[in-house]
Amino acid sequence: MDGKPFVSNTLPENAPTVMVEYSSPNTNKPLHLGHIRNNLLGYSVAEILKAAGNNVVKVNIVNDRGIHICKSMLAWQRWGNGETPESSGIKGDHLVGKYYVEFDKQYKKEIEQLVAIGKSKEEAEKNAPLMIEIQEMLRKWEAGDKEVRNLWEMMNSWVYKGFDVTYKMLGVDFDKIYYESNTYILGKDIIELGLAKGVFKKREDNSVFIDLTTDGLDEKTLLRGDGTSVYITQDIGTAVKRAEEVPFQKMIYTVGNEQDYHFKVLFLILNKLGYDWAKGLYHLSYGMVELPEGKMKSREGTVVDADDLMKEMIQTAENTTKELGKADGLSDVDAYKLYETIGLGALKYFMLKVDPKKKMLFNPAESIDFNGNTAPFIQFNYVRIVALLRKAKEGLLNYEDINVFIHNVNLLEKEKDLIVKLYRFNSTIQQAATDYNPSIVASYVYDLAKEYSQYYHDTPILKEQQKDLILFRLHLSKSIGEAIKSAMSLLGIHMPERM
RNA sequence: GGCACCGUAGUUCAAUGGAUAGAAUAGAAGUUUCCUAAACUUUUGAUGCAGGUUCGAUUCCUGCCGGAGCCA
Repeated sequence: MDGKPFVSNTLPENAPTVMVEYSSPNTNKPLHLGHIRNNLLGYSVAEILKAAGNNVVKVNIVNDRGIHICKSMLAWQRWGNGETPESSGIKGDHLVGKYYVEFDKQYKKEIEQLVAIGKSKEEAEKNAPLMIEIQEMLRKWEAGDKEVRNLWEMMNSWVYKGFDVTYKMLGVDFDKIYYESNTYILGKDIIELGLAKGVFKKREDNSVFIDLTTDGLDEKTLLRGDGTSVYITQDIGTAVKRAEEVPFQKMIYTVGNEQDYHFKVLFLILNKLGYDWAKGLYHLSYGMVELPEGKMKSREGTVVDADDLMKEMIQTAENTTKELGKADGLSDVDAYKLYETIGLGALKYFMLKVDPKKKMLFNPAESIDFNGNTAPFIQFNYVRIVALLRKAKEGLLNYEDINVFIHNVNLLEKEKDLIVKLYRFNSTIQQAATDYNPSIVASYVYDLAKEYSQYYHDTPILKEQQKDLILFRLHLSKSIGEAIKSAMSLLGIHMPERM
């Protein structure tokens, strides 16, 4: 089974172009559970949009500059003793993250000392030696200082190597990667344009703003009095640049709902500037992943690391598989591939079955389930179908051409239900695409697999006496297997051939 | 303080304004001489509170309580 008939590979002639931005990591620390949701969601929505007939361009914008990465750099310079990923055996992104944490620790120490000699907390935070130095380093970076730039490039290259490993394991990819070090200067010319158009206004202190009060929002500053840009300035510039590079009908920003306000403002501004593509901007706003004790906090060490979590999932899959004796006879390579398929499948399904808009809870103490409404359950039913078809082939049964044997078959109720469900495949994908919602696909495929599981349990297929019935049931099973594989691939989940 | 969001079985998730609010898990009880039992069957159990709109509200509106968020 290649699972292809259900999703067409060829796009229509004038397929709309949709840009999907997702991932968008910072280069000062490794990816965590929140990024996993973002990546899986963005990837899946992109795949669903493709399946629904769109020309999809996946993009990633890497936040590779600014005060945060300077912190890691300074800490490494001071306390690193030349440590590298190679010398330490630590994955590059984790190594840089380690120094980010180190900076924070030392910085806090300095603040405490200053407070102890009578400074106020604000004063201490502002005047701590490390804070002064870090700002100096950022200035040097912006001025293009050779030494700082070299250090920056070296440490970022470590991070990218690390990210590549994580992305590969997650199974996500991008058509185009943007770097903020290239885009952060963008947008200033658009501000001039907006001023000329009268969309933006200037204050007495020379700062530029837009009045959004008639739209129920506030005044938003776009350029500070000293001419430096704010965060939204570069987002405006980046959007314009992308529209020029890749004319799109839609652009999807996969970003957490904590930035709802930011995107409301951004889209409103771009519309007011009169760009016709601005109507196609959409914020795929997803809820936070929370732990039982609330938000993940790096200073409390409750951050669930992406690499660790994936490793644990694979380990759990291995343990369970071995307990059930299902790894017997597999080569080490095939066995590991199976654990990966099951473990990562469980993780992906767990994240994607929830409506993106809603926040979700992850409890590290209870490992992600492998029974019930889970990927392993769906995979298991797929594998049973594969086994059936394998045996049928060994018995030289030809169930491919349904016209040959369909005539004297009376359908069971369950079979009618299953056929109806199969016919809903395409409309389900369309629905998921218009809603940007992979959980619709997840519900569909679980429902189909569950229904099939009952059918399989209650109905003899190869053991059936009547030959036409055998052939029909094999054909139906094959179609369901294809639908399952197709739907799951839209969630980025692979199917094993046995388990 | 302003803006927007969330509240459904013990727990995690479902339900274009429509029939008896669905699953999973946990709990209880069963099923294997039979195509993979990572399965199947039975069973216990929920819409935060108070109003309103409607023939009909988990869904829409108002207030309250509770939770998390953004802005200043």
